[in-house]
Amino acid sequence: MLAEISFPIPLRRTFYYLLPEELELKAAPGLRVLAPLGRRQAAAGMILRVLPEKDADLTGLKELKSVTRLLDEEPLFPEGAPELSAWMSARWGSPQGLCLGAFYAHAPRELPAAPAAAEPEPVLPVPQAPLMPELEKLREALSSGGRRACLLRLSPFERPGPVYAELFASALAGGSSQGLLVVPDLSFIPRFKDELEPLFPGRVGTWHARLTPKRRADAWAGAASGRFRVMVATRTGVFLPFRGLRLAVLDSEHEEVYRQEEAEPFYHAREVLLRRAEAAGASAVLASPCPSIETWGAAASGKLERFGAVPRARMAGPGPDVRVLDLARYPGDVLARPLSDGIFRAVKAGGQALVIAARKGYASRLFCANCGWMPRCRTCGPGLTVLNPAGAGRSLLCRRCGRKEPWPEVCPSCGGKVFRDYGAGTQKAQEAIARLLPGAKIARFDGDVLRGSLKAMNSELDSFARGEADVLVGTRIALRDLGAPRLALAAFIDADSDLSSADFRASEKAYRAFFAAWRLLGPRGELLIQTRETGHNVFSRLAEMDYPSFADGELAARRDFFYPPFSHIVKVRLASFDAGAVDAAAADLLKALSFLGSGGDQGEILGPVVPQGQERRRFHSEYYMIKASSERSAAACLARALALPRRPGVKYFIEADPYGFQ
DNA sequence: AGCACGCCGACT
DNA sequence: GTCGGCGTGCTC
Repeated sequence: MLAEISFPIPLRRTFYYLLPEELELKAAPGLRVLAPLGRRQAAAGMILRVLPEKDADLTGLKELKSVTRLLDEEPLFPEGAPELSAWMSARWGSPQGLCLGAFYAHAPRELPAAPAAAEPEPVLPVPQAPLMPELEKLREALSSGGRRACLLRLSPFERPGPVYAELFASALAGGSSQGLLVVPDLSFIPRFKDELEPLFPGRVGTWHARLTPKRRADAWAGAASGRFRVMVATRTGVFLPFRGLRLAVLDSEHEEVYRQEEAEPFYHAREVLLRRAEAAGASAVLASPCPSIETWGAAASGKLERFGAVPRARMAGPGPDVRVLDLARYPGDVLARPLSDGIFRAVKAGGQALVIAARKGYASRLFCANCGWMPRCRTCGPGLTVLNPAGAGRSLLCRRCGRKEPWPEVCPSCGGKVFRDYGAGTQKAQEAIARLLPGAKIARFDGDVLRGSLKAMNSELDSFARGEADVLVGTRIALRDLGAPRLALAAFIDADSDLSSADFRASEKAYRAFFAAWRLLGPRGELLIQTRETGHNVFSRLAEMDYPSFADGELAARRDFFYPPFSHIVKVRLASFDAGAVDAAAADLLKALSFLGSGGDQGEILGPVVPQGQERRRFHSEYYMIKASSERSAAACLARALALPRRPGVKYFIEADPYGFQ
């Protein structure tokens, strides 16, 4: 007998190995094995299937090696890692081995031979908290035994933690079943853990990428053995092993951090969670006060049951004053006059202000004040982020590739020595506010703080939550329930960089951000938005702050323009110094996709799109957007694009369901 | 991804 | 004369 084995290496292929007689009966799909691979004498892989020799295509094979030994007796993932990884691979295009690797990368090589004996169940307190009637219905649905897939639209004024605690308590009551709560980033974990802890004393585990090796091993093993009843985790938690998963909850399901597109394997934690819950026979709950339009659409079409809709009247109550400031009337200032006045007044009156910039860092672009020349990254092209413009270490940074460039002392184009920047980041905003309010305490929360030391991050957040800081400057990730005791004003410094982008999700994201700020302010206070696009449709609907009707409108627009969830997108970008080679590669692509539009495979291809400002550059880059009518057609397009014979000198960037647009 | 082979620069 | 840089090629 042979075993077809997948290894966690970036190769789109599997390998056949001979099964020694003593392993023939034990070998089964989903079990890990040790086998020689290339020059490695023992690589860990996973069996995808066991098959007789006659069923395998062994043409051109020089040597058939043997499996050394099995690493598991039982599959780590009873719901079937081979099937889940095959689906992931087809859906987002990463090699199946890497998708499988996401599941068992953290597994210890040797698992305890016999699973640890189940510990006695603590008696769960009977849930007592009164829930809104809609939530009560969801709780009943989850405890009724069947598998459900739901959208939970949380009331904007309800704290999610206690709600999730009730759902887990009901769904996991009695047996030894397990739950998973996935949150956007690690700063959310402690609070949710504290809220679940009373219901499952000592049996709430946490999981995120920055656990120390020992804690990581403990958390992984605790999930696998059932010692932890609930795991609170960041997005990689969707790959944790469970012995009896019963309920998986995705908090803030609209968050884009759930999309992994920087490194392989590519995936979207929301979709993996849904698929995995389905395979495991577990219920899934996607929760958000303002769900993604994809999820909203899934609920509208009946793929998800919808719970927790808040009557519109409840939403239309008194809210903060909303003012849209036309930046065209206040050129050159980071803070337009009405905004700086507002912040000044709010803080002088003892209130706190939350200021949202479009990006982290100092500024997004630097240009020569005389001729407009702009430094660019030598490898990537687009403008460079400004770092420490006043300090000794002033320099420029490419956000895409991380390359640092020196500060230009003299403009190479006109010889000018004066440079200006635009696109205010958090640091520049912080500086402007410090000038406005000398002596005020200003905290900062953005991606850099989140990725920096945990201690520093917590001190920034705490200082605002305790009321010590007067102002918090951040990116959109600061739009969360920070517990600001005296919040009187929220402001967006530059709403345009979102609205003017080519991203079809732009207005959804902008509206959600305004909504989040409005929600944080509560019934009083001021919401100020600086923009040059005062005519944009998100502003016309801002006054009502009615997310359901906004989402219905967006969904209708997505239908009209054939965007997700009504289509599935595959983006193919071709880049080369040789324009002819790009043309040839594009012709290959269009030929490979000519099946679209015939039979059941409907779709359309947009492009070539040449990103703005690149028309005359030496390096040619263009992309095609393929919109397919079904997930199946999209997967076929993706597979054909990936299988394209590669032309020398041309770089291919192939993405399914991209979130990043330029 | 590993891991080894291979062919050019600064060291004992 | 060797150690070692990382380019390139292969993995049942």
